[in-house]
Amino acid sequence: MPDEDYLASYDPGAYPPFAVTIDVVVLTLREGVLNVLLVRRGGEPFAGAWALPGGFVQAGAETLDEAAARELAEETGLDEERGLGRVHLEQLGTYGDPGRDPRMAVVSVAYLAFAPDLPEAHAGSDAADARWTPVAEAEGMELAFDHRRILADGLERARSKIEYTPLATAFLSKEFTVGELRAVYETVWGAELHAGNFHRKVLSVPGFVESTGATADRAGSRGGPRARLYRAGDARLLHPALLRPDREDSVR
Amino acid sequence: MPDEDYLASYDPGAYPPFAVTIDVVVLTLREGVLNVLLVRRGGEPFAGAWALPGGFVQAGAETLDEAAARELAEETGLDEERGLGRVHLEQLGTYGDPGRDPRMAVVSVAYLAFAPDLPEAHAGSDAADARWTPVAEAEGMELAFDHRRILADGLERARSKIEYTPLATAFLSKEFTVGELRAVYETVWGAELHAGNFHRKVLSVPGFVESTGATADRAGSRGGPRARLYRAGDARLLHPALLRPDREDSVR
DNA sequence: AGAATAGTGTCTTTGAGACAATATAGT
DNA sequence: ACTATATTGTCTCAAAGACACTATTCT
Repeated sequence: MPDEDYLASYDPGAYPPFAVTIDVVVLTLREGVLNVLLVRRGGEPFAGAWALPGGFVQAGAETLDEAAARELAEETGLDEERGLGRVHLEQLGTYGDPGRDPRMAVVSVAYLAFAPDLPEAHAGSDAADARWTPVAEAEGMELAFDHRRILADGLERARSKIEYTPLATAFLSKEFTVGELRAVYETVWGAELHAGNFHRKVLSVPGFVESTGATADRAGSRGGPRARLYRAGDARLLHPALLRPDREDSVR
Repeated sequence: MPDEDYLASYDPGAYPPFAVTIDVVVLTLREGVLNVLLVRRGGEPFAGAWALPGGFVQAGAETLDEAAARELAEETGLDEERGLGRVHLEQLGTYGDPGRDPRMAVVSVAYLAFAPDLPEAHAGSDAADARWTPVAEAEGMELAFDHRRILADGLERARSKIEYTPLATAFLSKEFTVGELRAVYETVWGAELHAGNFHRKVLSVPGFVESTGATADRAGSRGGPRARLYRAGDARLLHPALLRPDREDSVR
């Protein structure tokens, strides 16, 4: 065994250190369009470029989940009372290719968040600007670091996650109609769903939604009966799942 | 904005550094039992305790995936020619709770590997011993750091992954019978499957397996006809998926 | 009035799972 | 001979998806 290995196993400081950062793919629906939160970088590297919100993990002071929640709160301006508790936040993956940050070795732990419609973003800490960006637009942009790949991974995770979990409800307010829930699926998947079949399916999956007994005050802007209101049920997994239409193509 | 934040955004070195390690949950089937590779730690902390194989990432010199492959090769004694190419390796998650390593702030990127039956393990680099351990036994052991949780997460990922991907074949040699494939599912899920229905299902999923045209030289030790041989097909996802029997319980 | 939507009913096809049957090869 | 296994066949039920229909409420 090489000497360095032997030493390092007793002294991790013998290895060149890493910085550990958090980057968050925050998704929300605004006016029927899926948006991602982007910030404009104030400092080098990539000064002036758009990037995912994030920052350094405070060593020894917080868990990775806590760091992600902190970054999310800083950039969205939310706090515990004002809806942050209803945001879904999960770890997406970790990115550490050498050279991804020109300053030093940096490992970034990416998180994925689903949020209900949030107020306009405001730039926090080291960002020069922050704004909600339609994902179709963001996917075509040049982003800082390897954030383009992280965004792509986050979107694929989101599309897959709502298939077998009830997390599509995390994009909606506490009470919602089946039509609003269907709009979430249609927007995230980019596909039209059959209203009648979707309705029956959602109500048939145990624990997906539960009725509030109430009815919406108004119908949609283009008419129709007033829809019944539901809230998220107690299921953590959808069984049976709600699968994306026809993925035969992407299977090979 | 606090001064430290401002400085750190331009100088990541201003934050206390992390060490970044890799830990690998390597799963294999040995004599019909699911085994995980464990190593006995030579040095502090947790000297003498069993742990997942792993080590420090070499900053600036390798990607995380490369580091994981390197650790895997070191501990299993495999090289590219001898089957390492057939091992499935994927990122599992990242663990960075403060205090998980008493020496300093350490973030561990965990990987999950599916391997065909491998030769006996031999201790590499900083390990005092290495051995394949039945997972039922490993789950009950005290493991170093937070490796018990990482192992649990890896097992759940494995059980879930073979539902919708053809990766169960990664536990088998290049050519296998449907019965051997069924044994993988039964072992990983810990449930008996109906032989007839499983057989038809596997052959009906496009791209899951493809026939070699050949037949096994011998039948099983307890008789029966010689089974046909198959190899892994070109599908990356199983459609429709092969779901675990009855998870109604774990759904809430 | 006209158009769009919520919710329900019906029918067809696919797939999951229970069960049975037959042929084969090991001990 | 006896037993376990491979493979195929049949039947039932659940679920997905196509399509149709009614009632409701908006502009």
